[in-house]
Amino acid sequence: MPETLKKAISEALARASVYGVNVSLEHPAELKNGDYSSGVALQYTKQAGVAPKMLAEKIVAALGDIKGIAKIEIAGPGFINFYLASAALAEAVEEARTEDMWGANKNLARKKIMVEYTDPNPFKEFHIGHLMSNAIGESISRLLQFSGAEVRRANYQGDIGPHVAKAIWGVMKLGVDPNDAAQLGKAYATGAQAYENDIAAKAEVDAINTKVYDKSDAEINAVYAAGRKASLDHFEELYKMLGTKFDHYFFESETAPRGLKLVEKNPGVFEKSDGAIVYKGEKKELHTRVFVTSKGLPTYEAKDLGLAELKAETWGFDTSITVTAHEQADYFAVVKAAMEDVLPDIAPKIQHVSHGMMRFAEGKMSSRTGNVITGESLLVDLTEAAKVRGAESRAEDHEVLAQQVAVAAIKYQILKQASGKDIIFDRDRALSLEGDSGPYLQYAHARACAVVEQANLRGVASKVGSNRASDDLTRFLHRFPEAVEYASSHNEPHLLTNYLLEFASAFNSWYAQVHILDGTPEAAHRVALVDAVRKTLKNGLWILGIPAPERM
RNA sequence: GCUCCCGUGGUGAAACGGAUAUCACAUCAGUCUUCGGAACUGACGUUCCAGGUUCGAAUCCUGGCGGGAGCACCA
Repeated sequence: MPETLKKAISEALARASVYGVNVSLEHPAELKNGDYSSGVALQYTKQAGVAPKMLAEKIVAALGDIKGIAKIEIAGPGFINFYLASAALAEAVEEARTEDMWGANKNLARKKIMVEYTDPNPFKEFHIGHLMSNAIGESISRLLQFSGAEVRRANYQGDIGPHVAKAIWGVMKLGVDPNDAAQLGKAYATGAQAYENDIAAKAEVDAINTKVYDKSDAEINAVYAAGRKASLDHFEELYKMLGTKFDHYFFESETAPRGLKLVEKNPGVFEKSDGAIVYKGEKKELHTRVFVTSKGLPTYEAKDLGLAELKAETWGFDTSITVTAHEQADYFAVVKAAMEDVLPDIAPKIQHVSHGMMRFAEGKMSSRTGNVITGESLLVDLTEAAKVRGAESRAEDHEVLAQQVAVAAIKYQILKQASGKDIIFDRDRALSLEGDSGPYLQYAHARACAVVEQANLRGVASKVGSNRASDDLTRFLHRFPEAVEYASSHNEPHLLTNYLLEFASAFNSWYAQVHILDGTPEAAHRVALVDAVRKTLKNGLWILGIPAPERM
């Protein structure tokens, strides 16, 4: 429909002697202003040489009748508003009910896209930044899939480097069990603190770091292997809870030697400086960064070059998107500049999506147990809160439901705002299960499921009434595929989140006003609409990576 | 100091240069629940400042003010 309208408007403008226009067409913010609206009469008033309203009238006269459009109106300063015919809206309801991929498009058909996200570090806590990267990366992956792309999910984990040495030092000092993931975080904290305050400890940690790279010490190798496995196994449980399944795992222990080689092979690109090997970003209006330390070890920068090469060898992608925190944006620009010189074939395919940081409202930095909030403690706290709330629910398994609600609550907080902005984390707000929240969307979905189930039990037929489908809820539903397309083209899940909240709200309002199963012939049409709402919420929640339980 | 990002009701956010700036939380006032109240209805209340571009600016440009991030061997 949007393309048909644009073409018709463009032809109508040509009759008013305005050529080669880029026709703007949008959904008006308010439904009373139509299903589609165009501001061309305002934009091209100069070229046409007539006042906006006059031009709008000329255009409307030239448009004539358009199939599927019931009414065309000129409103405000000269907007042309289009109202869809009931039959056209009924088609959307029918499609929503019958198509599994309702809302999908083919804009990225045959494109291969790798999305790298989450990226936690073994031996360290799974913190809130990882939760953010996971929520955003997973949702972007699903948006791309709904646009027809072939997507592979990648996770890049720092299993080598100074943080690992600090944790190993801590394990050996405290004598804790490296097989216990919960102990490793403590060991890391101990090591990191000693590294700052104790010169002897710093030297020991540095020595361990070198030995982890060259694998020369049997005891260190053993602690390393045990800790690495314990961490990774533990992360796997979290991914499962969050609904992510990775296709590829990359490790810094693999990318380090590759990165080192790439730097050594390109002496013309990099320079020696104070014993280190650096890339002078200034030649591309960036800054200088160290790629290989004076001890001969590759930094994160060199490893990222190795990662790009390894990814490209693993799968021939068209685009590789990395989701990381905003604080790494400048860093990433330098790495990409170096990559253009070292790996010119791969560099143009590498994209970076940066998200804001999680910041804390004052005095609310502690979890229920009094420790610093991690991604994991947040999930645990929210699950507890949801258990209290869901104790009387209709769900078959309260434990599972509590976890699904918790995941919805936290992911929603992250995905409801533009990803470039910081999130002010307020624990009370995140714990809230009402209003502008993930559970609100889940509830609307569960409610729609219940109505459809009731209709089946009572033997009420479900049939789309093509002549009475012009209510606001149906018109909102009709916008779903375009909301998906819009969010996908911007790599911005929050654009879809906003749509879903408004849509769920419209459904709840409608539900409060209308008696659906009232025994009249109208009921069949209403059941069909509820079924379409159910599917829209289900698909929308899936794209956000939020579970959609049928009962709660 | 230099570079980048951001300033929208009391709070957290939305608005692809367009219509009366939208939504939620909080506050206040209601619905008393036959199909699910994790819900619904109403009230209150907002674009940092000064210029500029435009028929039209929260949005684009310039200059302030305020906040955040980055800037050499960490990731």
